[in-house]
Amino acid sequence: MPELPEVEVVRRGLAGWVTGRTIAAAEVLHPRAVRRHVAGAGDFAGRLAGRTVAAPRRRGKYLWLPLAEDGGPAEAVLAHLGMSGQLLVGDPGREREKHLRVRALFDDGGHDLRFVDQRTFGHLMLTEMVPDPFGAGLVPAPISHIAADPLEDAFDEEAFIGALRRKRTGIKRALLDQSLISGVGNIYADEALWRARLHWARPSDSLTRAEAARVLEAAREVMGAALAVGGTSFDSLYVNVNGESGYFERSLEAYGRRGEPCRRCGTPIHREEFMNRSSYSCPTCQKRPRRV
DNA sequence: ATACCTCCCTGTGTGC
DNA sequence: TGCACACAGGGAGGTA
Repeated sequence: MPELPEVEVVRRGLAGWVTGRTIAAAEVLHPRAVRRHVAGAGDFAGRLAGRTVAAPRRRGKYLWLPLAEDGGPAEAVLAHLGMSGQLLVGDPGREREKHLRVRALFDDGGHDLRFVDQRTFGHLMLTEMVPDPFGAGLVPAPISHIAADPLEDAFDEEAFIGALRRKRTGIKRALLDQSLISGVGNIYADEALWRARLHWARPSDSLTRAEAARVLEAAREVMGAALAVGGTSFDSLYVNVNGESGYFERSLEAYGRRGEPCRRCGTPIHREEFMNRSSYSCPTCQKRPRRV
């Protein structure tokens, strides 16, 4: 499942293939893939034709391709991969993937760009850019409300720690709240909490400053480590732009390890249901708080 | 306002 | 063998 490291791997992969190239035509094969583009699939495809793509950018789990100025307002193609979205580049003549949703052809006749998405939680849209509330130039309007992610310069560590400790919720819910910190999903939330030795239900307003800083640092470290090896391909639905899996699954300490021994203390890892999904933790290293 | 719940999707794996 | 169902989960949108 693509979270920050996986999306960053895709961004880097795309950069070498699409930057500076001009889209000749775009084709929407499944309208759900552009459901958030309110003007519709025809408008989306039509307005992409003839536009030149600048270097891909990312914030949290969102990726966007800025489009070169065409006299109108600054625009970008915004992408969210959801659970199973893939952005792939390759020979335009190759076979169509079963879950191909959107395809862009370039005017040089070279590699095309495809959006493939089995579970259709991902989406693409063409959107205007607005000034970044965190001062990093322009960002796509629909994501101007999300926080910076912990791997970008615009991330304000002190502001995050303060907001986290003021919030009245559980630490994991806070880590997954994209308006507080972006880019962290279920896998890296569990991994960061394991590293910081904190239980997911720990009230965020009970965290000491040191604990809050510790879980943030853990999130940074684990996402950085995952990025360095191409991300986590837990269920093989995440691949880079060339269709290759990442290698971080073997380094996961908590996520998906139900019943397997904690590599710190040997206690079997617990799986609990939380927010209609799974939370994995070590019952010895990560003590459940008394009040929940 | 904040906190938290439901719903949208489809392929895979498991149990009967 | 085939069917039913649990499971994976980000974020929009709703309720209290």
